[in-house]
Formats: sequence, C-alpha cells, structure tokens
Amino acid sequence: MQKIVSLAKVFSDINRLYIFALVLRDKEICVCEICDTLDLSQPLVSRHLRQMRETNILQAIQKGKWVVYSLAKDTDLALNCWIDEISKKLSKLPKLVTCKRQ
Amino acid sequence: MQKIVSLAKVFSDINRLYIFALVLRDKEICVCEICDTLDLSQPLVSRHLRQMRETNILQAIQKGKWVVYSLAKDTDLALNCWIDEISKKLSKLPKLVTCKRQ
DNA sequence: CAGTTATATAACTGTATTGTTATATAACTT
DNA sequence: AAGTTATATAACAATACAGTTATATAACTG
Repeated sequence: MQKIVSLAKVFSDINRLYIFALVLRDKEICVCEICDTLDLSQPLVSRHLRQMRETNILQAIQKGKWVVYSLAKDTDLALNCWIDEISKKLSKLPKLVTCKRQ
Repeated sequence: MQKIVSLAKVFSDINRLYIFALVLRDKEICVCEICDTLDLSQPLVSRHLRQMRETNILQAIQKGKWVVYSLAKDTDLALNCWIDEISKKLSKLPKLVTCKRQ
C-alpha cells in the first residue's frame, strides 16, 4: 500500500502535476525550461523533481550544463492511468519546444 | 488538473487507502466497523470519510443507528485504475465480515 | 582562471494536514 | 424519559509540506 501512497503524493500537488505533464509532452526537458514554462522558482522545481526521482517516476541525466529529465524507464503500472488522464489536459500547457537558454 | 490533485490527495494517506480498501471489499460498511477493523479513532475515521465523500469517492446513507458507506455511484473514470491497484492488496487486510456491534 | 550559467541543497517561514481530546447530535433501547 | 450507542464536529497540538531566500557546487565560456 505504501507504494500507492507515495505515487499518489506525487500527483497531489498541482505543480508536480504540471511538471509531469511537461515531461510527458516534451519527453526530455531541462530544469530551467520547466522553471520558465511554468513560472516557478528554480529551487522549488528542483525539489519537486527530486521527489519525483525518488518515487521513480522521473529520471535525470546530465547533458553538459543542463540536467535533463524524462520518464523513468521502469514506469510503474499504476502510472499508466495517470499518464492517460494527464495527457488529456496537456493542451492547456504553454508551449516551449526548445530550450531558449545557453 | 485540480480534479486529479484532489483525487490523488485522497490516496496520499495510508489510512484513507485502508478505508477505501475496506469499502471495496465489503461493498457496504459502517463507521464503527472501520474503526474496529483498522484500529483507528472514531473522529479520525469520520473525518477521512468526510473527505472521501466530498471528493465524490464514497457515499453515505443512514441505516438506523449506523451510517453506512459505499462507493459513490458515479465513480470517476480515473478511479478505475486505483480500484484495480488496491484490490490486489486487499488480502492483507484483516477480515471482519459483519458488524459485531448493535 | 575568473566569470557565468544551471542545478542542488540548506535554512527558514507559513500553511495544510494528521491525529487527539472533548463535546454535540441523533437514533436506538430499556 | 433517561441512558446508551453511533457518528459528526470543533478546538487543539504536532508534524509534514510548499515556497522563499541564500548559498554551494559543477559545468561551461571568454
């Protein structure tokens, strides 16, 4: 049961949900792009991402100056229905195809 | 998105999850039976149940002295995957088929 | 190598949430 | 009607969590 609880906790915050939706849409996205797109502070995004890494929902890899986040490889079965659910809402998210920074 | 958040919040607490599992198993269950089975205080259970009513996950009907809880009629689609997930874990829950009180 | 950019973390504040204790209400029982 | 049982609610304490500010780290850039 505890696993369900931690999975639910991830989706129980609107900003984590938006971050998750962004990752779903872009497949790969760096931290600063999430901050810009969602207009959230960098430390806040960083901590949300950490929680999502620790729950094994997202994975991170360093790409030069950036840390790029994507869906974790062994996505939990219980995630599938959330992915479907959240995919439906993606259209409402602001679009930012490539990272504007360097 | 906000709807997903409130749904996730319900499952983000282990005791609400246990209560939900009990309702799933017994179809209909009164408050005191939940308290006894899960060994939780009555006011705590009462408040958890309230939250689950307000999120439209459970419904309550008065049956004499008891208030009997069951799955809400118009169960949200997003609930289905959780019901599956939680059903798998039900075997671990203590069994108490009928209410011992009167 | 000094400065800049991207990310992470620590310390803190304010708010939300859990669980408790005490009390109210409502239906049954005698 | 008085007592009992089942449930709900209010007030409170303790904890957990979100968001901020300040700082550290690590990789790039000139």
